[in-house]
Amino acid sequence: MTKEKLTTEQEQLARFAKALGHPIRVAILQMLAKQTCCYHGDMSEVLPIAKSTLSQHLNELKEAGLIHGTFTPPTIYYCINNEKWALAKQLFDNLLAEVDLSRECY
Amino acid sequence: MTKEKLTTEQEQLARFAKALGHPIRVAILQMLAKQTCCYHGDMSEVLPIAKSTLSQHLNELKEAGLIHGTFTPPTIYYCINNEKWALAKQLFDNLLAEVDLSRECY
DNA sequence: AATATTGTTCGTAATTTTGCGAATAGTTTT
DNA sequence: AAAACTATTCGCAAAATTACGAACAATATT
Repeated sequence: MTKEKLTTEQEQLARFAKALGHPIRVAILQMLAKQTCCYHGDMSEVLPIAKSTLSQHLNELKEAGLIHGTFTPPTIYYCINNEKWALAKQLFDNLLAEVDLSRECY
Repeated sequence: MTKEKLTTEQEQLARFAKALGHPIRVAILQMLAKQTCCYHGDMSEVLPIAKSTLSQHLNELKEAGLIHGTFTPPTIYYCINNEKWALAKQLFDNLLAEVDLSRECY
């Protein structure tokens, strides 16, 4: 009965995963990854949600650290946070590679 | 103003990410990945949550398709679903590799 | 100074998530 | 048949998520 505390890595990975856990946010990140449509307005025109809802999703991604916005009047230029993105990549890779897909299963 | 519909891939990736979006579920998957503690009871002893809550988290992972349970009386043997895991790996890899980390950002 | 543009915040509502203990269901053992 | 064991489901509550339109702030243009 050794109740183990969760590790910081597990918390961090879950935090990133949670941020990716909505199709709209996946779409946002894909647009930013392609470096197209980096302005709120551009995304607002493409994504099937209200502007205010988009702001909320962008904020989620900001809070998770995956993106940041730069104010270039009159618009805000959103960009992926390379440092955090690299960390996310590493954590996801670690987890996903941990499974030997050739093993037997019951 | 071309409101695009989200793709099935985006929905699927978000579904997987959402399932990974809780530290307890990350811990569960890591245990299953290592193929240790594959029984509910074993996990229950290690993880700092109630048994009933653990069942809920296992169910989330099952609903997302990432794991499945086999009844081997009197316990249930949980295992990662290799097929879905491979799909998740592919989708995450695709997204995470899409960013050129050496590019400039504003 | 008034107007237009951009994006966030506010107010509200419906739904989902997370958590626990108690009760339940299904097996096996006594 | 009764008792023991394992794991899920139920009932409940608190908190978080998702969504929208209206109102607001900040800046640029007329």
